[in-house]
Amino acid sequence: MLDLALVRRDPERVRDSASRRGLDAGFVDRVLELDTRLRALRTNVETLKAEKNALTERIARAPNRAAAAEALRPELKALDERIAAGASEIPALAGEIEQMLGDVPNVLDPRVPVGRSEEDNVVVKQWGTPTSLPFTPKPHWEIGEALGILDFERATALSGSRFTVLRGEGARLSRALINFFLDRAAARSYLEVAPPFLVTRETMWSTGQLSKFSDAMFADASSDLFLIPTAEVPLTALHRGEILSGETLPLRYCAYSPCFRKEAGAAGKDTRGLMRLHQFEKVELVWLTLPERSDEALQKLVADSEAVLAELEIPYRVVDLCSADVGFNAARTFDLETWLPSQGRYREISSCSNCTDFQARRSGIRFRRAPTARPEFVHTLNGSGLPVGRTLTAILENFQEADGSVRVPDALIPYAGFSRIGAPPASPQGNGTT
RNA sequence: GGAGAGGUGGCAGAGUGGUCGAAUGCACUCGCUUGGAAAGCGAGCAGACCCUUUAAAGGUCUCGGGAGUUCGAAUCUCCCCCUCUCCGCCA
Repeated sequence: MLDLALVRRDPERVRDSASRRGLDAGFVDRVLELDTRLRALRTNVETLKAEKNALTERIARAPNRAAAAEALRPELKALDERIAAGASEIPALAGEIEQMLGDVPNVLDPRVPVGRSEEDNVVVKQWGTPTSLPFTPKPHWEIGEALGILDFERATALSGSRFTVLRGEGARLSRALINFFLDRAAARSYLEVAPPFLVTRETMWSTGQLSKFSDAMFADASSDLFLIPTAEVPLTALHRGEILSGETLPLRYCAYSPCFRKEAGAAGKDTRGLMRLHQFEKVELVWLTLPERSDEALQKLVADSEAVLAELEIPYRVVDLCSADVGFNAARTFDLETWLPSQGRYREISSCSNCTDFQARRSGIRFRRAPTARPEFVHTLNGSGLPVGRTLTAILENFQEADGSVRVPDALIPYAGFSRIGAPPASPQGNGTT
């Protein structure tokens, strides 16, 4: 949520950010107008209330309270009427402002490149060279199905489209990746958390997942609980409503979780394979920082995410998302994209965002610089470190060999317990089922 | 799911209609004291919003949430949420 004070203080900045995102900035004037009216109303009502409170106190101090109450009754009644009249409009006005403000995305960092689509994202770094294979690379779903480790057909029978079943080494590799990711995060001083995968509407709202633009969530209507679309939600909201002491910052959390997304707006996109499913698994990284440290934290977060990919020897690049592509909560986002040989291009695997005080304001996560200082909002950041399915995709595609087998990256072998999926037929030891 | 108890400031814990945003203790901040510390002493110490150049002063609201009774509600009434104990069920 935007700071209303910011809209008042620097409307131009808010307008500019909205139009860079390709949104109509008309809400700024509307909010300012409503706000002016609201404050005038409130001041008026509060003055009347102060008058009433003074009279009430006079009754309390009177030697004969009943008589005093009786004497002041007409005056009090008149005040009550004026208060009620003035107050009647307040909830609607406040609600309208709240709603408008709640639907406005975060103010972009001035450094975010201006653009109209993901085409305008700026590549800031490339690691490794795109894998070139001496044969025609197969897409990961073909590799996985041929190896018997991915089963889309049975998944569809169980749950419909956009699900998969992992089998054998596929399932084990998935489990290995989760442990690998968590261990690497822990080594970089993230505290591992095992959060709930279902959260309340308030929690979902507090991290900015429930705006009017979002219908991406699976939910249980009878209990009003939502399946998390990412562990960012419970991790960021972990300290909701708290006032932290400044010296505990930064707080760094990581969590494994399944993620559930309707992918309603993605019809026709990535309909095959693991890239876009209704359910996937991920290890998420979250920071709560001092405001002046969040920029630096974003760099570290990206580096933490990168380190895992590099250790897995997967060629990737880092892109600075342009104004049209930065999400609702974020002021600035860097995506990591891995090379997919079958598509001959880089595809998103991780998104690392600085949400500044946007989520913190919605969630009421504050801190004090000193024990007697005023509370301020923290800055929150989140990034994938990493998703299992897309990492598996990158491994299958980049490490595929001509015989259809797939090498396991060295770093993962201790976790997986095997070094290759689908041993070459020439090797008599390999029985393919491990 | 059933029965009972309870939700008050960072924590503990008073407060059952009036000058209570709330005693007291602990914690915390500042000062005094001390060679230094502890103890002791003094002062301060919830949040949001409004007003305000800053500060100060002031105003409104908040004692789980919402609605109500009353001139006046932490205190009374109703609804909801949550926690704890016992029973039932269960991985």
